[in-house]
Amino acid sequence: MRSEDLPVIGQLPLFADMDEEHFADLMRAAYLQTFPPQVDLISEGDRADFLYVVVEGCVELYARSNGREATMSLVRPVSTFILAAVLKDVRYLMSGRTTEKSRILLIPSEDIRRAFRQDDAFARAIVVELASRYRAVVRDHKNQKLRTGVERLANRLLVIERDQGGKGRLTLPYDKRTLASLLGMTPENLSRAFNTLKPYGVEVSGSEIRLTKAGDLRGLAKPNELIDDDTDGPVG
Amino acid sequence: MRSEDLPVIGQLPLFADMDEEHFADLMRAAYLQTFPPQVDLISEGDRADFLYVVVEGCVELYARSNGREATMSLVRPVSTFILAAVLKDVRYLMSGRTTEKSRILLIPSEDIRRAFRQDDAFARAIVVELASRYRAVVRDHKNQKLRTGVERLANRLLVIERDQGGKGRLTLPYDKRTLASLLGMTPENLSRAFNTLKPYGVEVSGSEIRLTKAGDLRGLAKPNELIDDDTDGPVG
DNA sequence: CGACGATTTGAATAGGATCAATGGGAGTGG
DNA sequence: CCACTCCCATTGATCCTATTCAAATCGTCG
Repeated sequence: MRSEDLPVIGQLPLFADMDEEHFADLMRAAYLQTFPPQVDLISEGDRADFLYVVVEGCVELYARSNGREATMSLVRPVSTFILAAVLKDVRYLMSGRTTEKSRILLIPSEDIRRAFRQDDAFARAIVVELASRYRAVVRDHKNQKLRTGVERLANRLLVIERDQGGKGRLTLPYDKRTLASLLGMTPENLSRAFNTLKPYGVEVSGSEIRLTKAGDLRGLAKPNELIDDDTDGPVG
Repeated sequence: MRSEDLPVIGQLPLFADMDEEHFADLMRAAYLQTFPPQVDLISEGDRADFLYVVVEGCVELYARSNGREATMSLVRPVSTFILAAVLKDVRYLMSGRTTEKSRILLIPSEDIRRAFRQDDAFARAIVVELASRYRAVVRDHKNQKLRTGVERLANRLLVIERDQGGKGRLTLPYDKRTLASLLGMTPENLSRAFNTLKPYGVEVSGSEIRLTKAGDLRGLAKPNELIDDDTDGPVG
């Protein structure tokens, strides 16, 4: 673990209030590694040996059953994954792989659990992190069950555009294959969804997209802050 | 709050290790109420005023967007719901209503948050509860995305049969309308799914069901402990 | 240039949803 | 005890969304 990364990690809400000694213990036991794209990090059914933190890059969580496979979510910096399995000391429910070159922090689960027992501030920070993950999954679930593929794409485009400055154009932060699985559809379907959105002013060239009729698009998308807004800010 | 209920509540894992004084404070502020079926308890978007505990009966969590509505999960005794929103002091992401006559404990969220700050054992118990809820949602999500409606029904029947003693017969613990939404399908579709399962030895009469070819049914269902098994028991 | 992977397009199919209508069982009132 | 009613469950027909399989196209990189 390179020492220059320590401050970044230590500022994460999950660790920020920890006793320094306990944090140092955790970091001594941890590994920070860089992985190429498409590397399998964990596999569902394995026991939870490590807690993972995505420091840079992107990890896709997915699951299999029968012959089928489904993307569950994409994890972007800075965020943990499979925290629940680590705390309960049970098997992973999901598999995870990098979608791009990524820097990942691995912390042995036994150390996490010890810190959880010893450090009250850490235990409380874990609650906040878990609650956030939980709500993110619920949002995903709502997005998936209450919207069609076209609507999911429209809303996603609006969110990305807003994040990139609201200038009516945006650059997709992942390839279309990954975007498709994030949206819970096949690449073919994504392609068709883009065509469907053309009359709503969505102009695609590669990963550059312009939204020339944001109003129309918003009319179709019907954004909903209880699905799209990740902020969980104070009640307004 | 009737005193005879106190011991039951106090034995819940969530409260069992709390300081007695803190627990007493919580219970003084709480209400235990009985609701008829189909009563709306919470509505998505409302701020989280109470933590709810289903003591008896059943609560359906659902969500709306556009004109659509989707059941997110059914909560059965004894379990909390919307704990994450209460802890983060943000708006509910889901609405909830009773599906049958139910006894529900309501605890003001501010009291929950105070106990969370003051009582370390409670804070840790909350982590376990949250982690369990989280994994339950992930399981639901997998069930939904990796299986067809017929497969979901087949697996559910096998689980219920096992819970009721594995004697090749079972009694549905809810009406078919509720079962349908639990399985993420319409009542019409559930009806057809039962027909599809007839060749696999599923004999339905009302809410009494016999499984005469459990092997065949299991072959179709392909049960998966990472989806169907709620135990989260020790690894191994 | 040539090859390879990613994306797009097309055609056929499956899984569900929706709308409409019918059947059936439990409870109510006569 | 029987008719009536209401609600749930079932059945049928049709529509829509999305998946699958196949093939063409595009783009990039060696």
